[in-house]
Amino acid sequence: MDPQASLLQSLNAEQRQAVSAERSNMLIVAGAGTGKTRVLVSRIAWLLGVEALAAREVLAVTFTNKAAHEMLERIEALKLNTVNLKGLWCGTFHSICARFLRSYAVQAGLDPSFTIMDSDDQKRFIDELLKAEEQADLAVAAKAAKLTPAKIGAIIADFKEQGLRAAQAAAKFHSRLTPEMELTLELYPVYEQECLRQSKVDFAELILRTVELFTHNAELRALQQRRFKEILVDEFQDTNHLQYQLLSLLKGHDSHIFAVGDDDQSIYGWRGADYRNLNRFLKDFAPVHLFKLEQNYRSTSQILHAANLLIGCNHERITDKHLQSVKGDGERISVLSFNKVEDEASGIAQCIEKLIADGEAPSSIAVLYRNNARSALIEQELLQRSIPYYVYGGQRFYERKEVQDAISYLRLAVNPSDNGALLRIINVPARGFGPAKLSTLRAIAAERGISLHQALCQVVAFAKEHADAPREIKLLAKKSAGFVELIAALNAKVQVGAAPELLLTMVLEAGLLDYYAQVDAKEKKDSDEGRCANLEMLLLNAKNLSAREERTPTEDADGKPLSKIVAFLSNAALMGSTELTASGSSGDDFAKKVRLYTIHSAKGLEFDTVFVAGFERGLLPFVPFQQPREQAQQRKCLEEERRLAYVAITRAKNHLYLCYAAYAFSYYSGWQLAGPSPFLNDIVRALGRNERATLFDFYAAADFV
DNA sequence: ATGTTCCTTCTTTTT
DNA sequence: GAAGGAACAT
Repeated sequence: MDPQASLLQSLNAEQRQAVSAERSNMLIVAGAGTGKTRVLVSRIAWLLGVEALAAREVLAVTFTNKAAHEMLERIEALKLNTVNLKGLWCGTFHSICARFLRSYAVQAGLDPSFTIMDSDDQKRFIDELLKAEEQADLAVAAKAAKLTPAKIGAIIADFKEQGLRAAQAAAKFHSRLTPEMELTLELYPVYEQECLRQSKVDFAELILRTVELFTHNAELRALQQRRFKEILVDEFQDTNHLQYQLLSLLKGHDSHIFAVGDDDQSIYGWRGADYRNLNRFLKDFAPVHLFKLEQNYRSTSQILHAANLLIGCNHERITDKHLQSVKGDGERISVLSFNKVEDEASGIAQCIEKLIADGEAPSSIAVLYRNNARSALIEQELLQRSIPYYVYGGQRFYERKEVQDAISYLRLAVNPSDNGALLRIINVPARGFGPAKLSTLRAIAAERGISLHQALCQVVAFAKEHADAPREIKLLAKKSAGFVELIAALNAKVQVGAAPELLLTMVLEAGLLDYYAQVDAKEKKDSDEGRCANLEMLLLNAKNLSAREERTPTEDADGKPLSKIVAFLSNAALMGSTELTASGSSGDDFAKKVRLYTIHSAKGLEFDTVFVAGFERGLLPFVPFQQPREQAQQRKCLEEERRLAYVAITRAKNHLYLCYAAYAFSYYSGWQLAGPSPFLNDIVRALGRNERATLFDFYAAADFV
């Protein structure tokens, strides 16, 4: 069969049109479960196979690493044997921008070995800034205003995502600055300056700096515009202004954007995402060919009907869709009411136990919840019944202390001016380098205007040459000599392009593993659960990534391969997820595990059976405590929460359970009356009277278990 | 320099 | 109720 026909044969008419459309700007409005990813993947295959584009002329942007991985895997699985996939760029906005900035660091005004800060690093970084003497007043004021480093970081990220540097933010908001913004603005310039000094880049900066680079550097902009003939964007409704701007910059005269999205699934408004970008796109990039996918392959008609009724209550929808299920009615939706949240957890676990006993595959069962806290009780109940489970994003693997420590060594080796990395590990394992020595070191660094690492090196060198050095200096040198040597040895390996697993091994053997073995012993963790196990996992992960790089090396924008260690560190910072590259999720255990996800992180996934835990008043929609909002904003939030509920419901293929507790407990306000989510009422109200009994089965806990 | 105990502070979602 | 911080003891 010719490639053209084989690509199209498994698609329906509307999908086929989108995949085989002639090249132009396109917007695919793809409702939940309509085969959005399939269309994206097939379109890429079409571009490569039929339109004969080279892989390097295609750019695919996704919203999560998970989605990027899946897309690459599915393209590979199509076995386009005539096509070489090397050079195809597929990744998140952040990872793609990181690549641009590595290639054009100099033009972007960055150190090419910059390190990427995740939100946690950013928090520490700000904390550190506030400790400096010059910032003492600000630190006091911030504390008085209950403005934490985390909040400052969030506000800065907010500014950056609106494309605003410190001066611009001050100018734009001058009349409507909240006290928090005002304080943040005082620190923002210092923050920017210190990031540059330490060669650190936060998440938002990755995108902002790339946008600035291509805005001001016409030559580089033209180069990219010529390179990427087709730019495909997944989850377009989740783009923010800055990302939209980036796309505008990357699109050239002869290239096109293929955007896929669904305004009804926009759930990242709180992060600056604006689904109205769908409309903007239609205007700004006209002429745009509009396609709609309305055949839902995923859910039974009952489930889809409920979802449609719910989303129908939103007034600010911008596309009208009529999703139709290709499946039959299926079972009714079960609404499970429990007395307390604990009962809900055990009820869900019992129900899952029964399903598995009846032969359902554990991996086709998912429990979804609004906030991570809700997973703890359910985990406990599953554990009690020895039902294996997999929590996505509980404690993120790369955020674990021991993992971050190990990575900090590598970061320091690559970028010695990374003070945050140094502070993290200077005394891990314990070297007798406590707060007192640290403040001496800080003073030396500040006085000479150098990084902490440089200061440390100078101290060690000085003590070596001057036997009569002050006692304080000698002591400092003595305690840190080993550390300085280790970093130097690592750095030497980095220079010759050593593999990350080699560097990690050096770090572990230099004492980190022993140290954490002791910690494990003290915490009485068995070898399976402990921190050492995580470090081994990290090592394994590094090996896997290396092997992968061997097969398909990551290239920078000029087509030069990226150093493995840099690729590894970028990956570590950008992969907030527990998804341990491919390895952690592809083991055969994985197939036997029930899935636990927040609703946000379950977007794009589907499961045979879905339990929505906490489909509850106060939680969904989430009612923030004590935060008066303007009415317009409040409605906006409500509609986003409704979309969130819609996303949760539309994850289910065949069986849907909506669960709630009558009472919720918080240590803050005690027992609170909860009860069913108003969204349940939305659906019920919208139903015809004779439909009510056919769509739902209502169970009180007692009947049910 | 490290270990202990008491105190305060918390609520959402993530690259 | 847990986690992180500050004050205090070893």
